[in-house]
Amino acid sequence: MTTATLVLDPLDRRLLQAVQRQADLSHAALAEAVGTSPASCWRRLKALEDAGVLGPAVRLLDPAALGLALDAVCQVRMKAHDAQARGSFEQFVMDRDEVLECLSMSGEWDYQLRIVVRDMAQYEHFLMHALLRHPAVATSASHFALKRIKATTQLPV
Amino acid sequence: MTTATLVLDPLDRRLLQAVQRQADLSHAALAEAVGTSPASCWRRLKALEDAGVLGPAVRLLDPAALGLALDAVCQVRMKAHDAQARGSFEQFVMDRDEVLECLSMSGEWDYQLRIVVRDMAQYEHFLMHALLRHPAVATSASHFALKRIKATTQLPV
DNA sequence: GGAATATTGAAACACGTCTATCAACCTGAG
DNA sequence: CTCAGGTTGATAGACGTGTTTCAATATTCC
Repeated sequence: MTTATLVLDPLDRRLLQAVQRQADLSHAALAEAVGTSPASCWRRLKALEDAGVLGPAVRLLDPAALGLALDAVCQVRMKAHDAQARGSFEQFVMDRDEVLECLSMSGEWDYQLRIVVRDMAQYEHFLMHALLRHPAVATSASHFALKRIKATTQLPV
Repeated sequence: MTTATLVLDPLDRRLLQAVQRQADLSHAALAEAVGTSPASCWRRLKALEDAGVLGPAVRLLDPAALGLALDAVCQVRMKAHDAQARGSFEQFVMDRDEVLECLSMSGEWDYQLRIVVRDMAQYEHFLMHALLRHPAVATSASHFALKRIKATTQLPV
């Protein structure tokens, strides 16, 4: 698992920025946007794909338009930290669609989740009937977002 | 600002799930995936787009492949909470590419940021030379992700 | 400097795509 | 039942797309 440190042209960077912003451009449109020819553009994207830099193209949805109004951060402390408890909890997290992110954390909490649901009733249901019922979970603390200031998928490249 | 509660077919839901997973399918491929005709598929997507449900199609990158190894959560408390201080801080957050997410929070912290950088040196630089120098910021607390368990952009629809 | 290598832009083509139209069908209201 | 209103799948054609090949140019290394 050695990444040969992967050199990125300024042009590669512009390409990556462009596809991170808008993935449905044609090679011709991309080429014009970053200042090169469609052929070269295609070759570079293929190389980046082969290098494993490019992940899937996904369509983002507007949570507000779907009525998903509640954005919460939930910190979790585990009862035990053995491999089985962790594995079981992480599988739980993978299976629940309300959990968009889960980080295993340093510090006083074991995990930090970001959860998106319709309203507080749905959050309460998730918390009481799913999360806190998980056998590996000891306690949790919830914090609610008043406003989503920024939410981008664009990595700094 | 009334959303007419927007009814979603089971078929609409399958469509939304599909495009959230893979945005670069043709209408024909999508139609087959969700079990309908390309024409109907196109009409429904257009309707969803007009309803404002569909956001941009974006390409996800692999942070590890790019050497972006550090994922941090940073909580921020402000000196003041007037509109000008908040606006200035939120603009700062929008401008910094390392900050992928920023939520305005309830509770003891004013903001919670998720930050992605190359390494600890770069994080220290961001913290000391950017964030903590911002005139509206009083204090901050950083927590580091040991591991990214889950990170999806798929909303529960 | 000069040779070998890598990278570029332009052109070409086969293919699949988007979008519109149309008749058939289902669904409810009266 | 009957008749609109809305939704469906099939069809068709114009268009744009991805991908390859080729010569020319830039870059690297001795």
